[in-house]
Amino acid sequence: MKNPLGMAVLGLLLESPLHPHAMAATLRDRGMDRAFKVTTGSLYDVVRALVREGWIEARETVKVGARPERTIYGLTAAGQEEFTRWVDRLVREPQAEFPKFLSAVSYLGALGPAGAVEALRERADRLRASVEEIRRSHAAALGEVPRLFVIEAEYAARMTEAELAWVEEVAGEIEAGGLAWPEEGR
Amino acid sequence: MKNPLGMAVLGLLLESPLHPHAMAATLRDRGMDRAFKVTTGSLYDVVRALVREGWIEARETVKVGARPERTIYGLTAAGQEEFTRWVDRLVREPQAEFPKFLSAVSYLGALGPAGAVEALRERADRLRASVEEIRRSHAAALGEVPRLFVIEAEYAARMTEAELAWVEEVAGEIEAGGLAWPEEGR
DNA sequence: CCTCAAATACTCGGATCCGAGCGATCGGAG
DNA sequence: CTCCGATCGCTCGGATCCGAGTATTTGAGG
Repeated sequence: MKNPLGMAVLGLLLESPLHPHAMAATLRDRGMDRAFKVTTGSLYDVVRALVREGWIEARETVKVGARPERTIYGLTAAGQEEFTRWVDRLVREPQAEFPKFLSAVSYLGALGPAGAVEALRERADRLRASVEEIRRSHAAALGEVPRLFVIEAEYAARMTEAELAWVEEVAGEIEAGGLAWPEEGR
Repeated sequence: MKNPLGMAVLGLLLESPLHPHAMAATLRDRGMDRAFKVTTGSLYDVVRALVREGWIEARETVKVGARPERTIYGLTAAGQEEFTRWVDRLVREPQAEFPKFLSAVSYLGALGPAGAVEALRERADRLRASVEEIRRSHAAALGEVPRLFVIEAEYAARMTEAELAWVEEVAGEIEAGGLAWPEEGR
């Protein structure tokens, strides 16, 4: 069980038992799908895995009309503990991650000076838009819930801004000739 | 073909044809395994996928001693084009990514004020170490190759520093009571 | 009252990921 | 010359991921 979506599920069930579809719906409508990749397929796999580990359990299966049955899952005691341990571990220990942009930057040379500047500038535009979007929805959310519950937006905004600053700086440096372009692509 | 490792392979083959094991070795020894997740299993899958797409092709299979055959792959013309397009796209278009820390921060509340501060401080320590490590190896590399070829380390360092700053700031705010802890975990 | 888009709720199978092996061979210590 | 650990080079299969598809139901608009 590595998938953080599992953590999200535990977190939700802490409040009240739910069936998978409701989990997805809640997650999305709280905007948590910006922090967790929630796809239906994975969700059902994750739920099955959580059951296997004994962290959640089926509470009842209801049938409303002629729709497929809904199986409602609730947290076990072990699941509650696991949730806290999980959050704690992910906060404490930085994981080696491999953002795609990091990979791309490793081969920035391939674009040539002009191409690199152009691509970087376009990224910068998109990042700017993205920061604004984050700020906007964060501000909106602050009307509804305590700041602690939407603190991740502040983190996302900060990180995006940091990237934006770096991208603009490098684009500038290339244009100014401050970042030399060797002949041979490595 | 989504895996950035595919891009790394194309990038390597731009220099000279190689067999998979040599690709992994080269990648690791240039320290590119900090930007690409290189695991043997995936590598062979990725190579197969690149062949399927017609971006690389088997050039020859050599047998040295009684060891397993080595199949040497080289870039096709299509592969060269694809490489540039790939880098360009990843630079231009920010991808929605889901760093584990972002997920964890979404549930920071679960740790309680004291627990959160403690965990954040530990993360801060590790991040500091990580920045130093990046800087150190970047400085070392600068003796060997042009700056453009190790620019990704500058990006990594900046992003790690940004995270570090945020983590310390939030820990400080919690301690100072500037970030309220509602009763009920959401 | 009818239609059609949206929401409800999940399944399925192909694609991908990736660590644990496996069977060599090489290099150096004794 | 012989043993052993490191390196070479790859395969395999289980786990996971996830989008597309399925089948129903509700609700708003005409």
